[in-house]
Amino acid sequence: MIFKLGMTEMRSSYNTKQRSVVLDLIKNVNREFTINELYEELKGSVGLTTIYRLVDKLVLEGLLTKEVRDNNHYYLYVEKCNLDNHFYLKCDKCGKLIHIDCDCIKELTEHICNEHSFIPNKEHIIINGICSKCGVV
Amino acid sequence: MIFKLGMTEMRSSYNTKQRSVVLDLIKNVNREFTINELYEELKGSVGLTTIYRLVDKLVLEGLLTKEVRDNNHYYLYVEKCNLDNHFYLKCDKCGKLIHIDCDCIKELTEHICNEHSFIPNKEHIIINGICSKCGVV
DNA sequence: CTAAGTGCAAAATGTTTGCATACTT
DNA sequence: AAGTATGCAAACATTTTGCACTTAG
Repeated sequence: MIFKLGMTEMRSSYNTKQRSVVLDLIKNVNREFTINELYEELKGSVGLTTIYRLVDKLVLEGLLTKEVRDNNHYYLYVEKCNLDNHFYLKCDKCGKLIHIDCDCIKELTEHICNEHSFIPNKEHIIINGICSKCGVV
Repeated sequence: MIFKLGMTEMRSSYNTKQRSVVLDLIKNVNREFTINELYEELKGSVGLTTIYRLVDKLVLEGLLTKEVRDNNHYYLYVEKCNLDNHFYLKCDKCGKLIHIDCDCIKELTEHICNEHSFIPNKEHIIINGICSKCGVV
C-alpha cells in the first residue's frame, strides 16, 4: 500500500525487529551519528543495507536530518515540535542538540515574516554555536 | 609555505587560471551548486580532480558551505560578514541565499547568550523557509 | 629554481540494486 | 496469502590518490 506524505510517496511500514532496534538507538543517541556508527553498534543484529534503507526512510519521514561535515554524512534525530516558541541550539563542537522553548524565537520569526517578506520554517530553526559545556575549556 | 587558518593548517595559494575561473563562477551563481554542475560548466577548462581539490580548499577557507539533500552535495558561496546584525534567509525551494542586515538578530543572539548560556556563531546564522518569490504560487 | 597546482588513470570508498529468503499483517 | 523487509554479493557512483608534467611566484 502506498500513501502520500507531504509531496513524497511513502510506503507503509512493518514493525520489524530491525526497525525498532534502529529507532531505539537513534532516539537515544541525542547527538549526530553516521551510518557507520549505527552499523558498528548494531553489527550482528542489523545489516548494513538495511540500515541504509531504514535511515533513508526516516529522513523522508522527517524524523532525521542529514548533513555533511568533513566528508561524513551526519544524521540527527529531531522531534517534530510545531510550537511557535520552540527552536534548537546545536553545538559545533560536541554535536549536541539542545531544545529551547522561549518566546524570543517567536518574536524573530514574526518579525522576519512581517518585515522581510520571508516565511520561516518554524519547525526547524537551528542556531549553531558553542554550548556551555564546551565553552569552558 | 604553510600557515595557520583558524585551527586548520592551510597552504598558500597560487593564482592559477583554473582557480580564478572556478572562483568567478561560484561567486556569481548566487545559489547552491554541485560539483557536477561546476564540471559541466567548466568542462574543457578545468579537470574534475582539480574542481574537487579547489572546492575542498574553499570549504576549508570558509568561503563555501557544504550540505546534503536528496543524496547530492550542495555547495554555497557565503561571504564572510562579521557584523552583529547580519544573517541569512535561505529559501528551501529555490536555494537562494538572502542577506539581511537587521538588529533583530542581534537581539536574539544576545538573548541566547545571556539567558540560555550558549554562544551563537554570529557569522553564520541561516534561517530556512520560503522566499517571497516562491511563496506566491 | 622551488613550491604549488594540474589532469589522467587507477584505487578506494561509500551507496544502491538484484535477488532469493524470511517476516508481518 | 500478499505485501513488505532483510541481507548478501555484485554493481554503481563518487571521491581520493599516485604520478609525471606544468605553471606561478
